[in-house]
Amino acid sequence: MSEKISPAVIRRLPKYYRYLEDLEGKGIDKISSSQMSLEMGLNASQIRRDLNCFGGFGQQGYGYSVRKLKKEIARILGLDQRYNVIIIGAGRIGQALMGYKNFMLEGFNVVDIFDNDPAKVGAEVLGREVQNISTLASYLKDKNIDIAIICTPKEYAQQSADLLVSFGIKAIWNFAPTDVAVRRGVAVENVHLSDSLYVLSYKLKEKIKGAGI
Amino acid sequence: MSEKISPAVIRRLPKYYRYLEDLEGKGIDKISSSQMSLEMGLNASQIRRDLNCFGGFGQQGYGYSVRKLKKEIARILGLDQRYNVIIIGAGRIGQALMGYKNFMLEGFNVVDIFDNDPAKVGAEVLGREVQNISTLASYLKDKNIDIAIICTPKEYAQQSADLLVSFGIKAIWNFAPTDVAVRRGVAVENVHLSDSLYVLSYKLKEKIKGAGI
DNA sequence: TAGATTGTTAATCGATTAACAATC
DNA sequence: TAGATTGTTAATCGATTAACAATC
Repeated sequence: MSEKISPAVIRRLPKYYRYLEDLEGKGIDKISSSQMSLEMGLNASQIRRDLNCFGGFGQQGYGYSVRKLKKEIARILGLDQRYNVIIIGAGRIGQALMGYKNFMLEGFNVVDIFDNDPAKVGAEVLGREVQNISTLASYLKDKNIDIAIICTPKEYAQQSADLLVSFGIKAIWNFAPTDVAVRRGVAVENVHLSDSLYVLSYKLKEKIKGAGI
Repeated sequence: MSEKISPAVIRRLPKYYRYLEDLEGKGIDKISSSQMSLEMGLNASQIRRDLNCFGGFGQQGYGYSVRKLKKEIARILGLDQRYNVIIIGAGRIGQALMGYKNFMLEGFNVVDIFDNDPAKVGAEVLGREVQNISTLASYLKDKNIDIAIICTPKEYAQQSADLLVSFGIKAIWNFAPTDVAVRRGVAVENVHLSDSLYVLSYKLKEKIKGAGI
């Protein structure tokens, strides 16, 4: 349905979702945009506008039902489904993500981890045997995998992506410190850790400079 | 300097930096905004505008010197310095970051890792003994630490941040799946992994929907 | 000089915020 | 009903893109 939601709004949805989860955890079942504004540090107008992108489920004079709102956002983000996930690259990051319980809880089920390094293939990572990347084609034919996480060194990132896409993967979560190009119709989301660290470094410099004045 | 650089520009700088590193690796020493535009998928006007924020070091009729440009961006991001880093939380993510070689290479030197879990304190992580969080105050008085990485469960994130800030830490890289509040004068950069995964989930849904039409 | 490419101004686009009428 | 709060339109702000004059 509907009006084409802007990327800026989409990026805020997880934040709303986290906040609503917290409220639910505290047993709060009603919330107003002004209260959200206070606690989340967003403008109340913006919040109302954001939440209205998917058809108003607030109630004038009352506010929003926490339960309803959270459920709705989950639906929009696709969190009402379960996803099977594989990890490409059994290095530190790959292994850490393999064991990241939160994802499991949220419906992202990491089923297998792959590597091309003979030293790693066959080893156990959290009770799962590292698979040989060369078996990926037949593996993906058999199993129903929704999302692949690329945790390879940057040199292998693009070829991993190409491989995955050629075998029908439609969503890539890329942790390699480089961008990967894919054809339209494939979703990519980058987590460029060092980019984020660089921005922190910049901010730190600015803070220090600011303090000096 | 200067004119107050916009956040949107800052977020693009690491991407320029990565691209210029690649060029340098290939031995290319001259680049034009139109070529960058082609290869990076950004608008050429935007690139020229971005790079001009810090005082033009392009050359009309010629382009930009890769070496000079990269060096300049590094300086702006603060990558011409070295930083001492500690990690709070010796779980999977903390341990993975501890071993992330790239950071070291870029001047971010992870010196110690802390935890509050007696089962973890004293254990070895990559040749470093996990420190007790209760020793943090005296530790920070002795050592010169620039950046702290929060890798705790979300319940501990805010109190960790409070602790760090009260002991003088000026930059926090937050991996906990929650926002932390700090006073002005402290830089925070969030890596909300699940937020990113949720956005991927959304994009995937959109792609599938798009394909259906 | 002629050709190329930057630096910069002006135009466009999109996102945020303010204001208020609709309505529970 | 009166008070509160949403939904929505209008105003503002910021970011992107186009265009072109400056200049190497």
